[in-house]
Amino acid sequence: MASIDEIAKLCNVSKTTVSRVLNNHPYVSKEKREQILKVIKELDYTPSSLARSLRTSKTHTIAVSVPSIDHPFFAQLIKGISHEALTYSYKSLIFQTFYNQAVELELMELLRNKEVDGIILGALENEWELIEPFLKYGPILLCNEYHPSADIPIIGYDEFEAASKAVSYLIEKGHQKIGFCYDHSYSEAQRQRKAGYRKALLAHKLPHKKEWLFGKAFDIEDGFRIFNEIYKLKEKPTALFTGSDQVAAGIIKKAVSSGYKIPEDLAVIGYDNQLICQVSAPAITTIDIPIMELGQQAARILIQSIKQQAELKREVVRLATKLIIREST
Amino acid sequence: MASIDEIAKLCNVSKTTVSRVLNNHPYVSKEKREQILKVIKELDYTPSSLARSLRTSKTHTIAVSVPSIDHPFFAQLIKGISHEALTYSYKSLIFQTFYNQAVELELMELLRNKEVDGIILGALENEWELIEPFLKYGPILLCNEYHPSADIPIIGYDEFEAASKAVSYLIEKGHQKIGFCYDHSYSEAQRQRKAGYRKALLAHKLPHKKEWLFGKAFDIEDGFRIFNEIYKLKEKPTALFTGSDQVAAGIIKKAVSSGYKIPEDLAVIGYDNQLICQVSAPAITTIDIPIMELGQQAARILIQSIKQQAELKREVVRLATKLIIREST
DNA sequence: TTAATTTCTGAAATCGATAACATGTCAACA
DNA sequence: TGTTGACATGTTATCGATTTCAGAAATTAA
Repeated sequence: MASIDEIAKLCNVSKTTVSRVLNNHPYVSKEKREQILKVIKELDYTPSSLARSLRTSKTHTIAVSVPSIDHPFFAQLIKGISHEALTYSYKSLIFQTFYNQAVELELMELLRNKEVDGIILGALENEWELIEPFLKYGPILLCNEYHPSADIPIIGYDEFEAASKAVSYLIEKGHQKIGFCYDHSYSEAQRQRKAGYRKALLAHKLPHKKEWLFGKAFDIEDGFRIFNEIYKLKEKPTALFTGSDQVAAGIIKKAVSSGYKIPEDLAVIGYDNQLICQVSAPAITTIDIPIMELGQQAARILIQSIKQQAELKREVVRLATKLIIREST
Repeated sequence: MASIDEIAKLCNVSKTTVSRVLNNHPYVSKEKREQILKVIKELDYTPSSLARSLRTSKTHTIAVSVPSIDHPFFAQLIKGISHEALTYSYKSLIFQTFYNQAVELELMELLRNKEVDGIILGALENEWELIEPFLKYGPILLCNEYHPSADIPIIGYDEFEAASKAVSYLIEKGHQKIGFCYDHSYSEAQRQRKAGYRKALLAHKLPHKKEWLFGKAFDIEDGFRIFNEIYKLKEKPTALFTGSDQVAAGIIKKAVSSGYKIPEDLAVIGYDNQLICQVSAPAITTIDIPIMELGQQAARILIQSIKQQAELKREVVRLATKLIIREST
């Protein structure tokens, strides 16, 4: 590859002048500018961004961490981020932590080492106290994660409102015995969701029984298991807010093959509005989360702060969710 | 961030010596080595990989291009690649082309500019002739794509065998009227698949009718449409090889709600063994593709060639697929 | 004891760019 | 006519590492 020196030599100018042309600085005579541009084009020269980054300590790259790309939610989140970043001519480096704390810290090193200009955390593996010191090396923000005190932007959606909206809808439909599925992460998100569920029940003075709470609800298999648990209950819920499309799909599949009629015998609401909602028979009522927008907002805020060299402050953005009504309720 | 000079100064040695320690060179006295290591640890110093890359023109990064991450197949492929790369301490830069040729060429520029050490193309947007010139800047390989003459490794699976296996199974089950769905890309993959379908039919002297070929088969909606087309046919196929789980799911969904019994009235085989096969009711018989292995092999071959600075030669790897039998056949 | 190696160390060049600073024109203006 | 400022260009330092080369010290061989 040609370097800036070669271009300079060929044009009989100093590399400073070439650099000026490259960066659209004023004070370069028309003739030289044109000649230099011509030679650049002829040699198909492109400046080394490695050298540039080293000198300017700007990389035009943001890093995004997710547990694993292999999950439709995160895949879409990344799509939103990358797409938005691209419109600002920023590259995005995708980092899968595979739920590994050490990998997340490696990512932080990239920031310290100026290999990326900023970081979007799509998940938080380590304690915030371990992440926080890296803030002095560049902007970090949380997307789809929450922390009660971290002094950075937090882009998410209103889990509380989403959950209470879903449960209220079930109540409107006449249900009085409503169950709830949750995973076992002690995340703020889970707490909010549960609080929303509670609030809706309380508002209508409905009971919430311990037996109607189902833990470890992640995937389809969990759905199978949970249906079996329900099946054995003496007093069964007539409706379920599952907090996951996959769990909902599993429950429905098993219920149907056990002779249940959905939604007559059991109404089920998912979460995320993933593809499988449409495939499931009956199709699943769910909460639609504006995932792409989530990613786009996060990317936009981060990149803007990078460009303006403005420090990021705490700022909690909550995008609106939507209840998508289908056949399972 | 501390730099190598600071470490050198603190230890009263030249940075050359520090560099030697960093790179495990011999000929550094025990005392100095230990002292330097101690100071490095105290300052929590890590060398700038930007500077390193600039000097050595090695980045320890491979780039992966896919059309969009937002597709379970590619998401898994990337997972396989990234995971394998990680075991070699290589980073992977994921590049979504969004089906855009220019973006793919930008990726090639990264190789020319020595921002990455090699490239895995998970899709091919441009003509090979446009890509080929970049081979002189570093190794490139094709994964899940095929080109009849490109002189690089091609990691894929045997589409021909997979298709003929699927169709043969339908024949074994007694079907004589078997349809086929395809998308409209004129890719080698599609050709192979169709050829496999044909071969199985011919081997059993079964007819293949034009009316049983259904084009533009990508997603669930296409499945809906295709079922409608089938429904209108005078002579209907009794089985379908769809070439896509999503299409299969769409067809099944529509068929069931139209009163069809699956597989009695219509047997359906998907392709990819995605999650939705299990959610669909009935669950979908499909072809399982070792996606993770595909990615792992690709990463391994690429990284090894980078490490050994060996040029890559044409080499067509075809991993085995598996027929997963479920309820839809 | 001298010559030849091996071990250890550092100065300076290099990778490819940008930034700071210096200098030289040339026109406008008092 | 001398001063000022806009324009145009180049020299040198710098980012943070590795590499080349050269020389000194210690060890071994003759």
